[in-house]
Amino acid sequence: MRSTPTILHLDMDAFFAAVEQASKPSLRGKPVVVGGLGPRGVVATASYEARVHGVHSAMAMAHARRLCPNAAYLVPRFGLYRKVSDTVMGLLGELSPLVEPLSLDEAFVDLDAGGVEEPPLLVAQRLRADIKAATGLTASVGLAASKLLAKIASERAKPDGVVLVEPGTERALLDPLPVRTLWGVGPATAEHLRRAGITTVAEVAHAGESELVRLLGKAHGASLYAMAAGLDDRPVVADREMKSVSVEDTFDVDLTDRARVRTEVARLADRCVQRLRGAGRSGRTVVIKVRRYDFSTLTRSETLRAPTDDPAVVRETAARLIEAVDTTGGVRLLGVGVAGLADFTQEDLFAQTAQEAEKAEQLLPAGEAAPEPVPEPVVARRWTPGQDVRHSEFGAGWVQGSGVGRVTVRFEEPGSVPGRVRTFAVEDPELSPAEPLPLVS
DNA sequence: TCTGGGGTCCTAGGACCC
DNA sequence: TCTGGGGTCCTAGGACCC
Repeated sequence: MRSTPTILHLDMDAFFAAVEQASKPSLRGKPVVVGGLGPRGVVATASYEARVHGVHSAMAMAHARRLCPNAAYLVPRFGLYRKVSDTVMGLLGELSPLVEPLSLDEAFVDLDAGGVEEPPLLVAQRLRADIKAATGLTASVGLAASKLLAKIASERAKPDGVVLVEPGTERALLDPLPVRTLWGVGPATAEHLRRAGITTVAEVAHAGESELVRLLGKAHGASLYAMAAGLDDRPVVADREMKSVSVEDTFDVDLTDRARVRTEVARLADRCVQRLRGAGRSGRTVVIKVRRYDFSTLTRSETLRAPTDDPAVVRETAARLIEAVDTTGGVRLLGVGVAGLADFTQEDLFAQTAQEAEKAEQLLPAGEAAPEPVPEPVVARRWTPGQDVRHSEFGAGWVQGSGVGRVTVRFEEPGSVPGRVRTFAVEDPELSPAEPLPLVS
């Protein structure tokens, strides 16, 4: 472990909700909850104003509505979040070539690798100011000599702050923390440890490595002990390779019709391949996932002889796999993934072509064309809460709510004062979907 | 009105090979 | 025809993270 606090962990504050508040002036200072709005939705992010009422990530949306009925409930706009994230990651890239994103709103930076001469605290404060200027959003930063401590520090810095862990103070910081603070300790491991009488980081360190390995297994036990002992020299790794691609859907109502299950699997396979191809990758292992009515979940997989990015191959493999799964009682979720990713090389292409020819002979009567992509169902034009729109007379706004043939729009934009609300017929031709406006002009 | 969606890593057993 | 030992690949499941 290094002797200076040059690992930086950045965490945007309540990211999705903060982006929504930045783009919708009327929501600033108000509770905002972003997540799935269907009957089985969960909270992705709650603004601090909503957290006061007990709303938090991963909570059932229905529960959140009971706790905080007056919040604005919005559907995520990932395209916009990705744009803002790119801006933030770009600023991190100016500090060092070693930037390791963990998600859209979180990243590690190795300041040592950037040759930054200034004190880390100064760097962090300037970074936060730059992020604020470029995006209008606040971020919290942790600085420490290891990834674990830097992440703990940024958590303590929230919201809108910086915490630097002085070298030499690591033990005093770690010792009293609950085991759940440690990376890799979730509900199951915490319960396991609790039964062994271990609830704090100090107790983990005191238990010793062999005891932890006995309790939790080789890899988990050893890494947990190392972290608790303050031994964390994991490097900041930029450009991690993607290892799998998957898509899944939870249905508002459990699927009971076998034919419907088949068409959904085909649709998911197509979506998965689209993403795979978008990333310029191919893969050898096709995986399907089924969550049943009782939440029991299973996966089935098949490894092909060569990597593929052919929609027909993935669709047929997934179809074969789902045939072997009993779905009586109802299906809550279906998923299709491709793992064992490879870059597409010339060699792979030859192997794949041969395999496809073989498959095609097996599965298709001679002369029959390959199947068409499964079409997405035609959905009536529907307005979703939070969606950006433009009205030919009133300009830019966003959908506040919709129902019984009406849609309510608030007309405001990132730089404006809080706007007024107007209601239209759902089919009003003056109203059209629009692209999100930049948060900072 | 319980429990999303996209990932990573680890374990364990069986097949298969030497 | 008393049974070995190790390595790798594949499959399935589970814990965890954001």
